[in-house]
Parts: sequence; structure tokens; C-alpha cells
Amino acid sequence: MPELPEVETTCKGIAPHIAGQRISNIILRNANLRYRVSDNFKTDAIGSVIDKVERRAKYILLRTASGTMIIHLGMSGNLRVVQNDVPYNKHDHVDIIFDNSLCLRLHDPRRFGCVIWTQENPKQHKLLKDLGIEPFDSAFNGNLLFACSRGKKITIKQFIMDGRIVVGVGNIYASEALFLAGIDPRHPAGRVSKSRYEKLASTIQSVLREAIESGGTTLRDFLNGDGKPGYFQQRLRVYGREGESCLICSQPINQQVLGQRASYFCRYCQT
DNA sequence: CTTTTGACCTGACAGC
DNA sequence: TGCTGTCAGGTCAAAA
Repeated sequence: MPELPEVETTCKGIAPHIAGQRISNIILRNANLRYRVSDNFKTDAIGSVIDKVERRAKYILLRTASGTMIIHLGMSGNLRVVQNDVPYNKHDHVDIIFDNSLCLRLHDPRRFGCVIWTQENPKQHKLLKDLGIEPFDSAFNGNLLFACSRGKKITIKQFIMDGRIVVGVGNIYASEALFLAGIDPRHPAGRVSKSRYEKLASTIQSVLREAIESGGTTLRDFLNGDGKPGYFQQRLRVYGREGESCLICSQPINQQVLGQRASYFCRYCQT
């Protein structure tokens, strides 16, 4: 489900309901997520107050004075705020219940997501410490992408999806940004010019911004913190549109697997 | 070091 | 109505 816009939408949706709230209980129905939820999570976290809701890459950080929850939604996860008497459904694995009777509920059919409890600095956690730059950081630009890409033989699509370079760009928005930049996703990253990287940095930012404004993309199961879908899928230009006509030249959109992921592009408009 | 592959897991859908 | 195979928003560890 979630790339940066969906995670950002989730953070913005849940933060007003849970920031400043004290955790009164935690229900763990299934601890077997991508990483097993640690045994001390419940005892350590109950009673603490959510000081801050933060996003880093596709991770959501819920900070308290006694530790931080590092949450990832994997492919199929969503986090929503419900009243604590709302019955749980299949795949509702974790409930974090607050004094104000609201419940932050993690739903994740495939269980590729995680909830990690850490008392250390979460930014130094193994999963976060080597992450690349945020696409909305002022230092993110074409020069940076150009410099990082020299000598790389992987395709440019795989390159911009590499979280050690830039975070948050997943399979949908990689195809969308490359279409908007007019760049063939199959092109070797190391042979793309600086001026094309400048254009690409700009289209990565604009497509992510546009998707956040639409509330994210709901292909199958994404819901925001209030349980509502996003609407950006209606504005996708190439993703999932194989055989449909290109919005620029009307030729059929192509699909090709790159790095084991379906990639969509127009072979005439993207060179 | 870089790149590729397999693994994790459930559900939806197409085709027989 | 099954059954089988394929595919899906991510990303990590191991193999090459």
C-alpha cells in the first residue's frame, strides 16, 4: 500500500487524535509481524504519553518519554483511529488504546509491516540509520542524484526506489515521476545527465506533493487515519495503465518488469 | 563493493 | 464450485 504520500497522510490523520494522549492499554492480537513485536513493548509503553508523531521515510515514529514505536505499514498495512468499542476485524493485529477512549488500530493482512519498540534513538536504529535523504529536504536536488548515480549500472527506476539514496519513492511514484520527467525507466542510472536529474528531482517532489494533496493512492486497501481512501489513483498517468493511451501522444502505455517490479511508461515520450 | 534473487504473507482474480 | 497459478503499494538477507 504505502509509499511516502500514504504514510504522510496517515501521520497527519492520526496525529491530532493521539498527540498528547496517554496510552491506557495495548492489545496485541498477533505479534508475528515482519519482526516479532518485543515482549516488553506492552509493559514499557502502557502509561506513557505520545509526545510526537513523526515520519521518516516510510516509517512512522510515535515518540514517548519512555521509548519510541517505529511502525511500518509494509505492502498492505493501514493505521486508523477508531473508538475503542469498535469491533476488531480479521488482520487487526495491534490496538493502542488511549485515555480518551480512542484506539489506534494496525490492520495488515500480509504482515509485511512492523511495530518496533525501542528505547534508543530511533534514527540510529538499524533499519533507519542508513536511509537516504527525504525528498522534501532542501538539500534534495538533481545534483545530489547525479552525484550518487555515477558508476551505477542499475536502471534509473531502481535507483530512485533505493531508500539509501532517496526515501519514500515506491513503485507507483517512481513510474509516475519518470513519466513526468520524460525519462525511460530502463535507462542505466549512471548514464543519465545532470540536467535530466534536475528535472527528475523536481517531478519526484511534484508528484509526491500532488499525491499528498489527494490523500494518497488507494489501489486495494489503503485507508488514511480516519478510515477513508485516497483519491490519487484517479490521477495516475502511467501506473497500472498498460495498453491504455498515453496522455501526451495517445500511443499505448508499455509495461516491463525492472528489478522484479512492474514498471509503466510510454516508449515514445520517455527517452 | 554492486547487483540480483529469494523470502516473508494473505487475498483477489483469471483460467481451467 | 473448486483448484492452480499469478500478481500486489516493501525491503531485508543471502547469493552471485
